[in-house]
Amino acid sequence: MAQETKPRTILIADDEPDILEIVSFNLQAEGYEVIVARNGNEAIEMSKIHNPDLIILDVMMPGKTGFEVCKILRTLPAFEHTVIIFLTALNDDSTEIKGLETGGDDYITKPISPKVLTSRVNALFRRITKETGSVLQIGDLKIDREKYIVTSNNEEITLARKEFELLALLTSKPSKVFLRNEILHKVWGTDVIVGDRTIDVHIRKIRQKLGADCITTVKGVGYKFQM
Amino acid sequence: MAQETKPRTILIADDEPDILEIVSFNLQAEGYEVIVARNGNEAIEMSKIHNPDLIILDVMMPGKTGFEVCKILRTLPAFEHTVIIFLTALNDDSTEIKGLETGGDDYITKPISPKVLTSRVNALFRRITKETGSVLQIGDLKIDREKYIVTSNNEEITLARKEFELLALLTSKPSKVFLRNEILHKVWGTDVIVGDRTIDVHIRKIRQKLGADCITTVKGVGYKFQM
DNA sequence: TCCAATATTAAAAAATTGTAAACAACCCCA
DNA sequence: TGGGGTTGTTTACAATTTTTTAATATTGGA
Repeated sequence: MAQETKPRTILIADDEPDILEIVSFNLQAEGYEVIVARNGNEAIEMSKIHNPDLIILDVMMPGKTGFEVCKILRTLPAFEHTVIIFLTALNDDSTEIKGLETGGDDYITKPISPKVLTSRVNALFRRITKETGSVLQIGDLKIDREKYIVTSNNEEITLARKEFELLALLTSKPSKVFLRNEILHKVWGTDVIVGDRTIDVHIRKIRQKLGADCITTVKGVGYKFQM
Repeated sequence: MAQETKPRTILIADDEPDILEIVSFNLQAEGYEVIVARNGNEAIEMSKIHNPDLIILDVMMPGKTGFEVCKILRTLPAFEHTVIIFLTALNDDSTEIKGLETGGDDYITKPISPKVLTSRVNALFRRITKETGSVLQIGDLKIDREKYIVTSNNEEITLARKEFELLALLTSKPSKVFLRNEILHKVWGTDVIVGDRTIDVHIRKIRQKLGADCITTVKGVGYKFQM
């Protein structure tokens, strides 16, 4: 898993201890923080306490079924957007459809392969991050590609398009030296022809706006970004 | 499916005509616009032309496999966020894991139930539009997509269709910058060709009606909505 | 030290957007 | 059927910003 600020928290609810154990083990190995519940009511309780990013619900559980838990959680604003995966031995289409329509994001039938479950969890998180929009953060600098905003110490810095693209490229791999050629290709495109000094001028503008020492010149090679 | 500005477009690529037909039929019945491709290369081609919201790829196809198509598409910025579902007769874990890790959002094994596929498609769309209902509220602005009504401070504002659709698009992800191209595709459609100033004129009208500072221009890129 | 590579600067060139006005297409209604 | 209004689009131009060029100064390493 890509290393972020906080590990994602996953709640898994199932009444079979074996499943709980093997799934927790695999998800933890993947870097997630795992919380377990043994029945429907406990699942709701633990969700409220721990506010997990993803919930895996066995459908057949004592107390409340996974579907019921899902329905209840979805009425609460805090869990309106939480990812929910159903887990079940019931392998028939109509149940699966019901699960997905109840508000589930995925429906996996037992016997489960822990690796597959993990992959599906990863895929769902990948999707969420894409929707949320990823902000690149380096030191006190934030670069939001989707909103086209750069902030330094929470102060917004206005960059023109080429400036933004250039900065986004350099910051995409901090400390990496980008060759002038590489920069030309990725920011200007392969077909555009501009003079050599053009890059310098843009670098200069970024330095003016962000402070001079964030971009280092590597003479004869290119530029790199460093905080 | 709730009737919004434009129906969602789905591309399905498979070399078996039967599958193409049955899946298209069911997805169309659900209100989606469906485009078909018969092999990997055609899938890429059609994707570039039609810019679908979701792509269903058979894994085993002549020309390029679904995995290869996915990999290629994911390198293009336009398809970085597009939802991709794999469809395959290969029912083994390692292939499924590979599919999900290649950048797929879901992996469904044949024989498929059209209803299940539809449910999974719906579930994925539900996930990517985290909109709570047909009424969107941002600040003191309310946008009712079903009734085509916009109110600001409880005063109704009359917008023409295109104006409304444009505003609905921009407000669907507040602060996100929508590229001019993206706006053209989603509001005017892929086949319509209109001049460059058309968007500006509509933006201007919305600004006149809502107040000038709700839509920000990002020069060289596009527009974004902000309260 | 010398020289090629880079920095700086100002000004020219290019690109992008805002605006007003005009026009065609459409709809509604008497 | 024929106004009167609305809507969507285009055109032309002004205003503005961005990007590039070109000319000159400065730098850092062989």
